[in-house]
Amino acid sequence: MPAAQSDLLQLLDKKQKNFLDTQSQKLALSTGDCLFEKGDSADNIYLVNKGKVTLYRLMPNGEHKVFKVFLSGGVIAEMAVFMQPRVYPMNAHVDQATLLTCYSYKSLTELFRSDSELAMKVIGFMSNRVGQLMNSLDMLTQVNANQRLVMYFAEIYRKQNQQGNRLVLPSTKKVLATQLGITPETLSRLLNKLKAAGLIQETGAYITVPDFNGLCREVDLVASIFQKKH
Amino acid sequence: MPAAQSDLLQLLDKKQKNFLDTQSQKLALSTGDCLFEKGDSADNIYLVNKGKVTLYRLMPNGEHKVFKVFLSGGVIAEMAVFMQPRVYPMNAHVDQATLLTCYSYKSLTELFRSDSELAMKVIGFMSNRVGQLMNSLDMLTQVNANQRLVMYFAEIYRKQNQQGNRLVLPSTKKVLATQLGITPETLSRLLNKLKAAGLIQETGAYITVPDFNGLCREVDLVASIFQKKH
DNA sequence: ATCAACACTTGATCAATATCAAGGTTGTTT
DNA sequence: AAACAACCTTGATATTGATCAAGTGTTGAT
Repeated sequence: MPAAQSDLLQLLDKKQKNFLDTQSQKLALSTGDCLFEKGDSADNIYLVNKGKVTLYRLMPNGEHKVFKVFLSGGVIAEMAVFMQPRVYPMNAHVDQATLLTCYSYKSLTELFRSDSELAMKVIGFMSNRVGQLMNSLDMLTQVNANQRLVMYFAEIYRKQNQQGNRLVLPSTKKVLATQLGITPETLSRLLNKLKAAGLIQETGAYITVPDFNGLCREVDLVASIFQKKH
Repeated sequence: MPAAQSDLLQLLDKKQKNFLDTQSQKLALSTGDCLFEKGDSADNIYLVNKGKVTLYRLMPNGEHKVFKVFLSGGVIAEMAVFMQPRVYPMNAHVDQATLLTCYSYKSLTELFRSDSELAMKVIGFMSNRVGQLMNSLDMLTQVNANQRLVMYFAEIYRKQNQQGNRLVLPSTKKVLATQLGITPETLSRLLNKLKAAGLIQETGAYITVPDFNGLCREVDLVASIFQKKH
């Protein structure tokens, strides 16, 4: 299958990428550093070369709600730099020693302005992103936690396409829970149900899924079976 | 305050708008007609001149889940025409005699390609839309039905800025409920609570809100007061 | 080595909302 | 007018997931 454009930088051809690289800067951060805060002027897009960056919102009660975790290859703030007002809408901090490439807003717009074909691609890319978000929106309202968990499994399984029906959770379960919009307790219980039903096995951060289709088919059944009350 | 760009067509200047209009077509539909279905090739953006268009998804169980209702002035499918594949992601049908202006994908891209300044504006517009959607996403997970209802009130109150603290529900309560992601029963009960608390009055489709700030402040209080149990 | 912090689990209970069932109201068709 | 269909409401109950509380590793720092 043709690699879907999963980030802005993949829209560029070789020459354009080179141009950007000449204008780019490297940035090294260490554990705990803050990359940017909500409200900061959004002057750069960041490509993660190595390490891990967490994008999150600060909730009124002071909690961090993780929006997304970027690992090597991830592109951060690809939308924020084009928003008006041009500020980051969330906070980003790094959890490990991390190496980033910074591409400036200026160099990007220069590129887009000079090449209308590219600009059209960007417009398409953003429309797609809107479509995805509308789907997510749908999911969060129409789909229960169990289903969301399985969909999450499917997603990262696709990404880290290893042999064996195994996948590895890229973050702690606490973080995973907030990404799924549930509490760690609920996540723990959901995993228990799936394990009890024999649909997955768990060893630390490793999850084995003997039969993905079966899993998808039976999620809801499992949920209901385990609570026969009256 | 400067009118926020709430739709794609507002990014155009006079000349560009005129150009588009020369390429446009009018379309008249009557109650019950289907404007497009999910999967149809997305060849047009539609401006509603008069009437009412409902955008919805067909759920696996056959139910309609209303995504949005467009009234006069609304712009439909402003994202879909730029997506890849270029198909409408939902269904649209009209509930009343409706008059539309159709702007073709072709004429829009022609315009964008010829004016890189406009293309940049479009990119900004779409980024903003992404930001809004991310906020909605947040809301739906962080905010309860009561709060969503009040936010909905605030939104349509702003839109139909009449004198008097009155607003009119633009659709049946059933449709409103699906837009809020709740059942009609729950909506009915929420309205009861707000009425009982004296925060709103209801007469048919008319809602009166004596004190909007008060309403916003007290939503959650109301919710909790009314269920003192033990 | 010990203590503190953190991740994870488990159980009990609670709150929000859905679901099911039954009426009432209204508007439309025959 | 009678019959019907939608919409809306109300009550009883069920389900989902959150919250609170307690306990078990595990890790990391003094």
